[in-house]
Amino acid sequence: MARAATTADAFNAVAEPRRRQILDVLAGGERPVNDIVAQLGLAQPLVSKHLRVLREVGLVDRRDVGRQRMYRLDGHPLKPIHDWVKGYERSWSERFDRLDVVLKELREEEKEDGNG
Amino acid sequence: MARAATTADAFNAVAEPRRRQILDVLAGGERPVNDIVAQLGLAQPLVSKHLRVLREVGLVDRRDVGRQRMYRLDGHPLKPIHDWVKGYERSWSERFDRLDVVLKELREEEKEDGNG
DNA sequence: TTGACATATTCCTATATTGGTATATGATTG
DNA sequence: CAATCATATACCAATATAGGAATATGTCAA
Repeated sequence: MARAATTADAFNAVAEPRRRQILDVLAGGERPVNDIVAQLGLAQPLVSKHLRVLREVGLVDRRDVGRQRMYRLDGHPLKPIHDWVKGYERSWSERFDRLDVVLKELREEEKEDGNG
Repeated sequence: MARAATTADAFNAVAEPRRRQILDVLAGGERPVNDIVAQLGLAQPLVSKHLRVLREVGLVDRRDVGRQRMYRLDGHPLKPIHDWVKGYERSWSERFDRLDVVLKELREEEKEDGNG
């Protein structure tokens, strides 16, 4: 078997840095393809291909305006990524590290209360 | 060019669902390879290969204990994913939708104060 | 209708992948 | 040392990718 398709889900679609850049541009509002091409300095067919992937996973919507194609962000497919990764926050956050310490202290206080 | 290597960064490493499952298991604490094999029901070589990828991006650490290899989670490489995706929270969160409404109302109140 | 503009698609190459099977490496036990 | 357990690696197949170049499609303007 090969690697999962880039269009399999948002995890795979977003693993490509250029596609994240495109979403970052669209976060500023609806944009035609050529705006993205200009902002990222990529070849136009490349941008169109990346947009196709993003569209297939539902991360962007399209709207025709004259001969332009306006793309706009839809972040909903990112939620599963957020939800999954959020569960690991404690493993890098100092805030959570400190929380652990606090919790440990609380547990130890409880123990002392019970025993002494 | 082909797709970026799975070992290129955490984004790519974590795009594979099995690797996320492995991390989920390790979130419960340090585990030897065979525990993961048993929990996920995958072939052992497959698990070893996935662990190698996770180790190359720094998502797991290793420790030898007799003939066992204990793997433990290190979530730090997940932080860039969290940071990036967090910027899009407003695009799916109802909470943020409501916040927008509130902010808009506030702006309008301000306007009225200024004009009236 | 012709030309120009905006975007999408096709064809190509090089590459790396996942999963399977078989085997290698390394540690422990008897 | 031999057998066994735990894990890693090598090899194979099928597959899909990103990017480049050329071209197709579709829309507007004169």
